[in-house]
Amino acid sequence: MTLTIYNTLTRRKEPFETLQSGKVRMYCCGVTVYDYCHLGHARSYIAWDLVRRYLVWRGYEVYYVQNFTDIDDKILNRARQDGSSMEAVSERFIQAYFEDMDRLNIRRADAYPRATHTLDGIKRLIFDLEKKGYAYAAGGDVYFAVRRFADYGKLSGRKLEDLQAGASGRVTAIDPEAVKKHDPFDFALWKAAKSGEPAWDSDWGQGRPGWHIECSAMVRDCLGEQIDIHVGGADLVFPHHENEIAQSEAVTGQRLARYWMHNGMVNVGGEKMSKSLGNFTTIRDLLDHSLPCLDGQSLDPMALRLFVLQAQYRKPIDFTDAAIASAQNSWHTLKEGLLFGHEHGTQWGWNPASANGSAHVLDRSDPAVQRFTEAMDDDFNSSGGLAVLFELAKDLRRAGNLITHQGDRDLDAETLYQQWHTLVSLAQVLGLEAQPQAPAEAEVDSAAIEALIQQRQAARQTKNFAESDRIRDQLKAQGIALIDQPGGVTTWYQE
RNA sequence: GGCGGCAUAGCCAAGUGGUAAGGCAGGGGCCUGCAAAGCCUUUACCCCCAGUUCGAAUCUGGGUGCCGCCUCCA
Repeated sequence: MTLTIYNTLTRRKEPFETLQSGKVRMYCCGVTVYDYCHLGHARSYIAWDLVRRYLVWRGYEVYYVQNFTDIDDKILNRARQDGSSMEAVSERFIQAYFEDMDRLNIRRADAYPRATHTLDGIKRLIFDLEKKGYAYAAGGDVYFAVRRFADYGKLSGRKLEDLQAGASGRVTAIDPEAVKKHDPFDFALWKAAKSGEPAWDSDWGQGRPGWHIECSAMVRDCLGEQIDIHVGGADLVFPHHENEIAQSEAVTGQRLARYWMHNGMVNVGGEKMSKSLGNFTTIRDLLDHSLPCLDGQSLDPMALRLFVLQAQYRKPIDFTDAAIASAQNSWHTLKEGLLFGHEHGTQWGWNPASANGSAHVLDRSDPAVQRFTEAMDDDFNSSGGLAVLFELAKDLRRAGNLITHQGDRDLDAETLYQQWHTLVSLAQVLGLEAQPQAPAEAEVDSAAIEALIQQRQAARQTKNFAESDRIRDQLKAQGIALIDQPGGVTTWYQE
């Protein structure tokens, strides 16, 4: 089977071939750290975490780099607002980023370059561009000469003429930079320092880098002149990634990335979630509060992950109460399957810890594994992959329920173990993991419960249902649920 | 105005030529004193029109609607 990836550059799905056999070099455009991450960020980084995990599972050695933009007007504004510094604001939100992403079980990248740590690389790149005639200095700024780069527009499918037509009235607006630019579509590689703002020395005077250049420089520094996969949000295709290609390829003469992948947006009421529209929900706000749509429960981080994974990464997803409630319920179903071995395995002498260990090698010829692989090989179709997980989880849940509710012991342990192991392994590829409940508050007095059940049985026998219901309610209030099994036997379990 | 994408059950969402995965929600049945839980079971001809084909949700053309980008943006 062949892994195929939709390449924004060609607008087609293409078979995946690496530059170096078995190795993948991957770069992800990260966040500008001036605020907490919202669901759009969650969606994006879950998607790329998925790609990375799947590639690793498929046997590739993946080197994954994601940047932090820590030089930016918005960070400066925030710092002014808070009476703080750009460094302090960046540091704070980088920490917050890690906290949020850890909760979503997003694996840490292999490297997190920052603009402030990449100034040498940035200046070297600008210097090289200038030397080759793709950049020009103007009044302390340095601009990229878009018309010099013949391939400009190849990623986003744009032609400069088209841009011109649509941009009339916008580009010609009063813009101090416009005066310095040779062409309205040129963009800044380096910006002259403004008083009171952080600045770095350079051949062009004190200043700071433009936004697009940092990614080109970071890729070059961390991964080399050519990489396999470059990823980011669909809203970065133009101009950010287009400019990145121009900057990098103008210097190297080589294709920057073999595959360009872009994730779809998170929508609210059909509109893109974004800072500027103010319709965003931060990850921590969503996870830390009880939600009316979940009957006052808070959303499980894995349910949020599931919400994202239920749609293919390129499609937009709509953030609604109904979607969140559905995801939470879906997660409970999956979770019951994932915890099957922990809940019921001991009776067969299973070691729950071995489910995702190497002790038991996943059988890749298993039909479930094959269907999963087939779906995921098709441009990371997590939606299709999840269908396989749910089928396994539902089977296991049914078996578990038969054991709990009907005392069924006549089940095929070997088959169940295989299913459970497969489920846990595949779920892990999607980053979905359930932690077994710590058997902490085992403070239930089972003797007392049994005694009450006996009392209730007696009441039922004399048809004193008021009394029997009272006992049932009393136990319910303590979190003890009763199961009246066929045949008059009553069992109980802790909720 | 330019470029790109999407339209499948109540909701979400796979499926890209052979008569529709999966999830959520709902219906029915069994069990029960009633209930809960559980178990069993059930719910679509794929936006519209025309065409290609033995055969199309799936290909082509034309509509309609929605979204993204063209300004910072995951």
